[in-house]
Amino acid sequence: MDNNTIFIEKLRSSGLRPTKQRIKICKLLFNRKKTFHFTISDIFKILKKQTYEKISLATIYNTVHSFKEKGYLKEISVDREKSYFDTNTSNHHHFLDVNTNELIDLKNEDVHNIKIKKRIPGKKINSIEVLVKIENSN
Amino acid sequence: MDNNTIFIEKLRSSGLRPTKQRIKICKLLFNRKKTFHFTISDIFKILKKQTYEKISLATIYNTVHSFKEKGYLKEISVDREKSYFDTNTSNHHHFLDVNTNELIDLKNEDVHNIKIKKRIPGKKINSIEVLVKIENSN
DNA sequence: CTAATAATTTATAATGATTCTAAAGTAGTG
DNA sequence: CACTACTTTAGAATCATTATAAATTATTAG
Ligand SMILES: [Mn+2]
Ligand SMILES: [Mn+2]
Ligand SMILES: [Zn+2]
Ligand SMILES: [Zn+2]
Repeated sequence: MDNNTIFIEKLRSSGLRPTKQRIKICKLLFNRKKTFHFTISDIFKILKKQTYEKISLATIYNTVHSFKEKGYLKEISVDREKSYFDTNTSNHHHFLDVNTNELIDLKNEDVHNIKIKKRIPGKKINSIEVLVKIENSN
Repeated sequence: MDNNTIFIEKLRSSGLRPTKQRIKICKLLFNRKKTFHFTISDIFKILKKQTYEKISLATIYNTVHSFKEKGYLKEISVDREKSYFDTNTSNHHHFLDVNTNELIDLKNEDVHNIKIKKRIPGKKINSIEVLVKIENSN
């Protein structure tokens, strides 16, 4: 209820009309304490279960992409066959569980002291991303 | 000439028949001093220029994938829309030049001391990959 | 060497994720 | 309410990759 107002404001202030589809997607993505890592198909499936009214796949693509453009989501490339989006838009690192294909955030404090010694002339460093692949340990 | 013999041996010892297509692709990929980072479409274009006899796209897919399975190539996921392969199959890090989309190897010495403090119970670390995005610095 | 067999290559079709299209619906404005 | 611009939608188009199945080639046995 009150959340809706916040999302409506957020959308309006980004130049996006607060449609019911966008608000529903906002709730799904941003009403969370923890970072949410998801694929388009995750969202589609979740929304299909909460049947009220179906949101078309095209709208989910459109919405997720416009949220990304507005800076509310970040796209993560860890696997060719899955495009992940991330509600944590800061520069941060990840565990990737290769058994479950799940992404887990690493806080910056969790990753010690990355120093890149090499430099390429005429180029500057834009970002540093660490991906730690993990698997069942038994 | 002599290289051919080496590739023929390598292929045979992996249970792959040394066809002329595979040998030609071996030469293109592995007759190099430096690591080669490439896409399927790079290979297809290069081979098309060296016209002798055309190699079909399906064969390039088949060959690159079997070389990957045999451990002669590694696939790198840095960008959804491009699948890179890497002739350096060791665990190593990369610069990604966002202006040219080029991958550049970082030696392990080039990346200082990565320590991951967090652990996930029941999981062990499989690999750690650092991707350093760089761009023109003017 | 030749014939038989199994692997490989190839053109082409199928697939599937994403993007495009254009018509119908909706939100904002006055 | 009436107008306009934006949005949603179903379905089509696209494009990289994978599958298919017929023709070719490499290997093996004789
Ligand atoms: Mn994969
Ligand atoms: Mn990209
Ligand atoms: Zn994250
Ligand atoms: Zn490399």
